[in-house]
Amino acid sequence: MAKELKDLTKRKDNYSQWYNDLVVKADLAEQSAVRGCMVIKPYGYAIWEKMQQQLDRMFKETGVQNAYFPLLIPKSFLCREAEHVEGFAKECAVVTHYRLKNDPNGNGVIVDPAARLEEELIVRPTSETIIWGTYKNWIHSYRDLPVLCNQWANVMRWEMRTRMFLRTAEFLWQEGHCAHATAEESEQRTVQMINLYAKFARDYMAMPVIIGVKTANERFAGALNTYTIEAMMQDGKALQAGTSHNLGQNFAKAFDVTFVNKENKPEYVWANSWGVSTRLMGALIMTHSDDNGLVLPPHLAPIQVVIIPIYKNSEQLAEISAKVEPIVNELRSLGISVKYDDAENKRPGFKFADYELKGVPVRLAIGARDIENGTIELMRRDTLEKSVEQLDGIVDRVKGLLEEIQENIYNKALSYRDSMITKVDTYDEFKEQIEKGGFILAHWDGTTETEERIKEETKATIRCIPQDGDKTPGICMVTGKPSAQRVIFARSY
RNA sequence: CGGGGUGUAGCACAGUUGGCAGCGCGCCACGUUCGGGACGUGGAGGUCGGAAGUUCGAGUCUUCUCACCCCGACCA
Repeated sequence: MAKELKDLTKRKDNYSQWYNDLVVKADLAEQSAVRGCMVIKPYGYAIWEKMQQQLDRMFKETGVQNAYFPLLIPKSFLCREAEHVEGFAKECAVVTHYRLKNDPNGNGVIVDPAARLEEELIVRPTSETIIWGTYKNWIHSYRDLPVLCNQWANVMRWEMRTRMFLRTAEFLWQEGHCAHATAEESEQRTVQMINLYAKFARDYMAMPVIIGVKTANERFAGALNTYTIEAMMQDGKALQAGTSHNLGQNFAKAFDVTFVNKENKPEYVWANSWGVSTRLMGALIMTHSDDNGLVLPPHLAPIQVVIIPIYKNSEQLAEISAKVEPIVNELRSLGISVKYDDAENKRPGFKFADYELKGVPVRLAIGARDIENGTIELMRRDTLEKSVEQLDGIVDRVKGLLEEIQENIYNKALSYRDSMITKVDTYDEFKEQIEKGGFILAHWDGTTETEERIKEETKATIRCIPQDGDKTPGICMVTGKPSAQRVIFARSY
């Protein structure tokens, strides 16, 4: 590995390349031989699992249960909701046959033309259609409502251009699909879930986000309203990190899902759906990483503390291991995940660099010198500060430090994000500012035409109409027409 | 699908005017090391993306083709 590797992680002049190298070198994932797909390696998947656990717990606290629906969706299902099919048709993988056979010309196997499916099946790009096709059978009376389901699944969208974690042809995600008796209740749930995502981003990913509403142009295909959380990456580009859609009665109408209400009258069900994906992994990487590699928030780090022994021979190692064992046990009893890396085939310096690259929040190193003095060396990944600590009380010190790091990297990301927000009043100013990256707060007349024009001329899109903050009306920077409030523009992933 | 680029050892690359296939990292063995990515000695590893052509001779020249990467259009 050596220094070449470190140099690779420093190529921020080409951020895409830097990001790619980091993903690969930190052992998170690699490009797959399958077009547009990636292999998530054990270390990367461990982080995803931590995210899943926390999200799952938070979902269940709101009454949501997990379920699973089929991977394949009959083509006719997808077509039921007009806007929905229009939005996804361009990027669907389609199953047309169910059998292969030996090539009569002797070149391996070919698709058996006799095994053509009567109705093609679509590999799900999202599951609204198959789920609402199913909910029809589940819901008959107001007593059956609400139905609150989530599924952890893979989906496929045949994207023209892919990037590891941020946009892959196949990706892992969670999609929640709720059915409610009233519009109010469904709207409430939609908002509740976007707030839940924002809380998850803040408390676990240490990533500040802006909550807002998507414009008609950017909203989910088939939704009345889409809520979003938008994050700011270190290269000044925005990233949509999670969405929650109020689907109104669109899908209920398309799949004829009705219930009998308390007044004994039939009514269409009110729906919402919400999701976050492995894209969050990309967000995590691009929010915190520095020139030494990943920086993981302690609340999501698969290894929170790594302990590295420094020794010259096996007697010394045995002595160190004996000292370390109670510390490991004590940390683990507090629910802290610890790795004691006594592997003999790697030298300490290599291990130091390697765990930094992997973003482990706290490193402890202990050698003969420490044994003599009753000390241990402690390093925190976020600031790279080293200190020599007394062995007594090290467990409490580490426990406290993990929380401190979690808070510190959030604050760091927050002040960076805030430094990237600019208010702009004229279109000329806007064009100049957009080149520097970041979020721009500007007035917009609310029309799709103006939005499209700005996009065409500057490549910036409206990330959202922010929920919090300044609501002062003004005039559109492009057309001079009235604007209800400033909206957030950015170039995005 | 447009524009640009790259294909040579596991990885990253060099290869001049067409003339024996190379360096670094990694890997294997042994030894010395071990408090910030160790060093020495020895060793293994190749259909130069593929096909055709020019030539006494092609990694190098020509044509075709395939794959991947970057920048756009599409999107979470």
